[in-house]
Amino acid sequence: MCGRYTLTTPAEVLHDVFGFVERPNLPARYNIAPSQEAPVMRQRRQPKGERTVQSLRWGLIPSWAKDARIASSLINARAETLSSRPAFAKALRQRRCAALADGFYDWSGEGAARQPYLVTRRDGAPFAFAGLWDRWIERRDGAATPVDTFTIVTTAANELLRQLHPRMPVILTGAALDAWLDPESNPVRIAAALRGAPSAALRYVPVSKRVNSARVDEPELAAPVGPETVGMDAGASIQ
DNA sequence: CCAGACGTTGTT
DNA sequence: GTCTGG
DNA sequence: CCAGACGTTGTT
DNA sequence: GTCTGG
Repeated sequence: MCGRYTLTTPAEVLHDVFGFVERPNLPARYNIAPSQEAPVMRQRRQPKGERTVQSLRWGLIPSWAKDARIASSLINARAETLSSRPAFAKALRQRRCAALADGFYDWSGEGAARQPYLVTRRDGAPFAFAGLWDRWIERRDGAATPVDTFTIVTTAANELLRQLHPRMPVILTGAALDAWLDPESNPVRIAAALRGAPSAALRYVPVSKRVNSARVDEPELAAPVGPETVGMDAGASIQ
């Protein structure tokens, strides 16, 4: 699945790759955790159809939620059931987004042996997770504040990542990303985008357990550790 | 009809 | 055990 | 995802 | 808001 991820690629590179209109200041992030804000792309309707990037809170709070507590259980959304889940169906039609990323963490094993791994593309290029967003109105002390939140779509893990975990985030690039973000896309094109992720190769390396604490965010988290840092690159593809 | 839920992952 | 915070 | 808290009354 | 259970 996807419960932590990285975004360390310089903002100017992300701007060139994904073509959003802003020139955001994006400090390198090595441990983006649920409940934190992270940069997410959305696309406006025609005629301009501009692609934008803003920081949203990770953990979906549907518009009808009475309070924010549901967010912690809606950090992921299963691709297989999006259209039939009340929390996701309308967002699937009207509020698709994509979270900027260049790596994500998976944990494998039990108890003391539980080990975190960092998954990246072999070519190091950034990518985007398929996501859904919603706007919730927080009412406190008589004030009403809009809060935009997002969730990351997951699917069955590919051959490589099944060694670690049965689920993985949906990674979108190129035409699949364009189709996912296009507000004019019909349900057929949307479904095709989720299946049509490109075959870019991934790799994973074991990393420090310091990543376990969501308060830690430092370059060391992305560095390989331990004796077995080679031989884990099986060349399997995304999805 | 109304009331009440609405989600994911893994089982540490 | 279960929920909240990061 | 993991880590850490988890409660009340009443105020030294 | 929308769906499920009763």
